[in-house]
Amino acid sequence: MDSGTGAGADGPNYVEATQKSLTVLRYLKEHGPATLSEIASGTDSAKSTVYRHLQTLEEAGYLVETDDGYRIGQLYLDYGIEAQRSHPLYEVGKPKVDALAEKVGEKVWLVVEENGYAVYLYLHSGEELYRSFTRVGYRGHLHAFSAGKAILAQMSKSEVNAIIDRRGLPAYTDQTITDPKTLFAELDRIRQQGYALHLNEAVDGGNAIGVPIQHEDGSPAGSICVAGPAHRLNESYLRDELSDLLLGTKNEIELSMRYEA
Amino acid sequence: MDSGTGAGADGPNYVEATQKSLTVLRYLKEHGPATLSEIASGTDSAKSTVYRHLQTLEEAGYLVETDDGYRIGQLYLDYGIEAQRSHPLYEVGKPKVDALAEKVGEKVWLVVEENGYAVYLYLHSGEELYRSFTRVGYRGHLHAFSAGKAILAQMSKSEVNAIIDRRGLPAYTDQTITDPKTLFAELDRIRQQGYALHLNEAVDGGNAIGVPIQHEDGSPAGSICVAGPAHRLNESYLRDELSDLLLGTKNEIELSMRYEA
DNA sequence: CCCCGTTGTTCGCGAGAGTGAAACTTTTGT
DNA sequence: ACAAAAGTTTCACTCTCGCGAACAACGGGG
Repeated sequence: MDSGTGAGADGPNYVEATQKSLTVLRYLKEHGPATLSEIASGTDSAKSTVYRHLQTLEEAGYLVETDDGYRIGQLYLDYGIEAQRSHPLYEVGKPKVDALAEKVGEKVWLVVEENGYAVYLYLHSGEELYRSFTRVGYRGHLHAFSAGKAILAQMSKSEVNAIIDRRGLPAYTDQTITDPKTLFAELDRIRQQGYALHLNEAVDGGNAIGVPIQHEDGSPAGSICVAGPAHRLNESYLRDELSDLLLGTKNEIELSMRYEA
Repeated sequence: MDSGTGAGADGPNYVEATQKSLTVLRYLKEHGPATLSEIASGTDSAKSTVYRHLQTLEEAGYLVETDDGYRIGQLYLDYGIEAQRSHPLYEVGKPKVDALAEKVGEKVWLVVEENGYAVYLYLHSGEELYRSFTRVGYRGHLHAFSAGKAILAQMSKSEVNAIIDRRGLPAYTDQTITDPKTLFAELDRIRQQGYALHLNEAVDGGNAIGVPIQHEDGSPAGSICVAGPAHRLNESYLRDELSDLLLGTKNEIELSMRYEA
């Protein structure tokens, strides 16, 4: 799912020992529980080296040793929920997202940009059961989903280019935009109509609509997004009905950001 | 809230650079957004040192630079939700906890032990609004709450002593057991009656009841816990009504663990 | 019951990475 | 426009980190 840069950037401005520890943690997150030997061969490091990293990380709570090897620790959940709750958009956006989800009865997402990725910060499920492949905390490329494109549309061309350089434009499905020129045209369209659509691009065949949330100066704060199965969220329903509701919620959130802070 | 060991254990088996990175991250989690200079003075390190750690951690997604300084990144949420969902008890315990919460209309928790702490893995809120100071991902000492005591009660004396040595017995309120002897007597009582009570010990003046969940071999897998305001969850209601319901759920979960794995 | 293959832990050494002080640059506030 | 503070880069020294090898602890099979 990642571009596969491996261990991370090097140079004199990075701490390699830390990078090695984080590589171990990422290996465990992606592969599930693993033994010392597995991790050592999976990360191309000496057993003794991995051993010391594991000791350090366990002592700090970042991982746990169980019957079937080492696993990611619930300390991440502690830090993660803290990060979620203390995000500037969360407190302001959550009640509005909840209200919108109750009204439309579909999944509504609150999405922000971080490290060049779209991060799904919060979800209200609404009534309908709809199994999306996304979940809270999910990180994906900005260009591949409506919520991310809504965020990109608020950025300057150079900012978008910086993100393309950093994260690339990988294809999630055969509908994904993988060409910068096409992407910029799409972002123009989004700016004009005020919302981003996502039709059959997702791996699960669902549709979605995303609307940007902006700071007072026009810089992107995030986006809200309604997602669901294509048969219920067809294009005309998205364009004619949902877009107005989302734009209303967008305005409410932007007002709250200004006067409740 | 922590015993305050600071940076972590040292010795030849630990990676100090990693510990320094994790110290920076913990500082940010506990103090909220902070600038380079603040972090440097707050962690007793040179600015240039902290600088390189921050670069490394940001590049890896563990933190983000914003207007008001560096903050914990939502990558923690990604890893944390993953850790939660993939925990052995989560998949099995969640549906049963949900069912119990619907029935009793109170908050029901799923709690596990990790690194010598009680970790609140999952919550179903039930109907009633009750603002507990706990939240998903919270880590606290095992001896200070009913859920944790229910877990301790399933451990051998030496295991309990090991945890006392590691984490101590700090007082959360004036009702907290801070003496090993008293604690072991309490654990005996819990083993006899099958559940742990928590009356007015918590900082928020709430009551709670915790019931252990055990593996087939008797070792502790975690516990379930109902918590709420003391006026609704008085002692006789906990003992006479809730305890049976909880013990029923406990059995369901233990059965699922055996035959659905 | 012992042997052997594997996994986990300890040891010792050399390279080079991490550290902090200080110089330098940029930003902020007045 | 200036001063003060924050952030970034440079540099030399030291000690950590990483590796390989040796050692110990299992565990399964003959």
